[in-house]
Amino acid sequence: MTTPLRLYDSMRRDKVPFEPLEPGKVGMYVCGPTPYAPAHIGHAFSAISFDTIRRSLAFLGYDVRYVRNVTDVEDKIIRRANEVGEDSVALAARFADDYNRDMARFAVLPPDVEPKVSTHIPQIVELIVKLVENGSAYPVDGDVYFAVDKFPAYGRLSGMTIDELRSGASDRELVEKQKKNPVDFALWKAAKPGEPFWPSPWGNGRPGWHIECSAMPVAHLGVTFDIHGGGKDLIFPHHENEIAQSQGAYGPTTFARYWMHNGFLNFAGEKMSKSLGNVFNCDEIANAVGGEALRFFCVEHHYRSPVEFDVESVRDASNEVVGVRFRSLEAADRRLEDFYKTLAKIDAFVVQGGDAGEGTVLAEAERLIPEAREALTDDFNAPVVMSKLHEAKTLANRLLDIGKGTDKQVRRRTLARLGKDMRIVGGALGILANDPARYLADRRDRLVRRCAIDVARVTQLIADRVTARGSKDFTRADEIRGELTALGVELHDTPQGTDWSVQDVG
RNA sequence: GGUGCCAUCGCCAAGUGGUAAGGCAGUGGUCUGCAAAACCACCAUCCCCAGUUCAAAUCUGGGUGGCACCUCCA
Repeated sequence: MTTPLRLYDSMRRDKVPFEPLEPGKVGMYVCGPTPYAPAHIGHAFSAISFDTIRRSLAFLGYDVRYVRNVTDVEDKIIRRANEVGEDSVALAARFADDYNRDMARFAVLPPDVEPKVSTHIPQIVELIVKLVENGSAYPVDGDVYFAVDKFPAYGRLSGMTIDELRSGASDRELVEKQKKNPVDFALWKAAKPGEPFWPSPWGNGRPGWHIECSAMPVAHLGVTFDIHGGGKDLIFPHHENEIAQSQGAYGPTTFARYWMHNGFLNFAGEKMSKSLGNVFNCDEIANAVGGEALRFFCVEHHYRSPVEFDVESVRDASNEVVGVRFRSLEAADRRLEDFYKTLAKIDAFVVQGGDAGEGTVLAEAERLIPEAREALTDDFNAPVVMSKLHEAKTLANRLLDIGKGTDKQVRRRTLARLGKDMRIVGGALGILANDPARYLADRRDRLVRRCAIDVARVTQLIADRVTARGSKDFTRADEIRGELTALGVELHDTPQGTDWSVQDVG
């Protein structure tokens, strides 16, 4: 049982009904990393976008086969490998492992298949042979180029004509003389000294960029498959070329049936660039605010929207940049904390009350899952799902606060239901899967570190205050609270005792 | 220069023809020894101009202001 859905298809430039090749099943290919350096936030943003789509499809009842490639044969990798004297495929494998480890911190699920270029050379060569044989491609001195003129539909995805592209290309004098047409692109590159190579009918060489993403989906999903995804920046030339290569070989109705592209992450103020020294690695972000905060931030936005990302440089007295603050992620983490606080309270309440048995729950609590389903069927509208989660959280807190007027068992069942359903819906977005106590403890540890809180001193002051309050010495108690406030610590008196948190006001 | 996208409350952000989701912040209140948390209440007519329509944030034209791609940058 799957729920019908509509999604925005970049090719048709409109939301269209999604009809998978096989009912109930989705074959999905997403362009993965070209690993030659640690993954940065942009990589994470893309991976999270499509992981959310994948999870949402599963939530809607689809059986998803998710293929995300690793492009491990590529110019930048080879250059980097030569710089450090390492085998390029090995270097890529190392960074690909790092990438997957980083993505796991953002709750990105491992793909079902993670094909690499280096292990798909025969399939790539086979595809190029087919293109040469049918006249779509031509070899020149050990290189092989795709003849764009032979593919009239070229430019359809990016909305450009071959002529427009040709003028753009010659303007910048990127004409490589052996090409018949400046917009033609390489399928196979003859081996150069210091580069990895594989044998081929055209001599030793290696695949060009693009061809792997035509060969590998076919190998793992078939000649025609449902969804192809990637960042907006990949529309041209990467995806345009993939279409030309694949349909040039297999025919006009083959390859991806739906094209999905996620919006880009933009940096307010300074752009992310290596020269400015402000590339933000996944590792750095996950350590600073926790991986789930970034995930939460991502799903608060629609996957197709461009997102502004605030990064604030921290400067010392001499105006030297000594660090960065991810304000928007810190704020997202605060919102996320509210969910875990509520979940913690629900869990405690449910455990304490025992099994409330089967029976009715408040109607309001039954809405969350259907509403989430409805939102996700409309082009994966995660922000609307988030609004429903907020409403569920408020309902739960209301029930926790005032139980009066509600049947005791119904109240308990409703809260249990909310705790369960919030996690199910959160699962569709890749959030709320952690143990609340664990999350809350981790978060406090992060803040303690960021604000350099002396925990031993805090504990001592709180103990002193407990004593003061015990003897109704409220003046002294408030005095101590004043001291703690000055340290950046906030107190929470509860029937179970006094807890504390770090004042997180930016 | 070419192509495409966007402009919604102080901030973030949904909403593609039927009369503005949600969050943060703010204000008032409940609770509390006082607080904090939580809860309750309040809090926008959608960049500008012109048009289409019974009806537009949503469609068309123009303007202004942002952004992206055309450079193997996710």
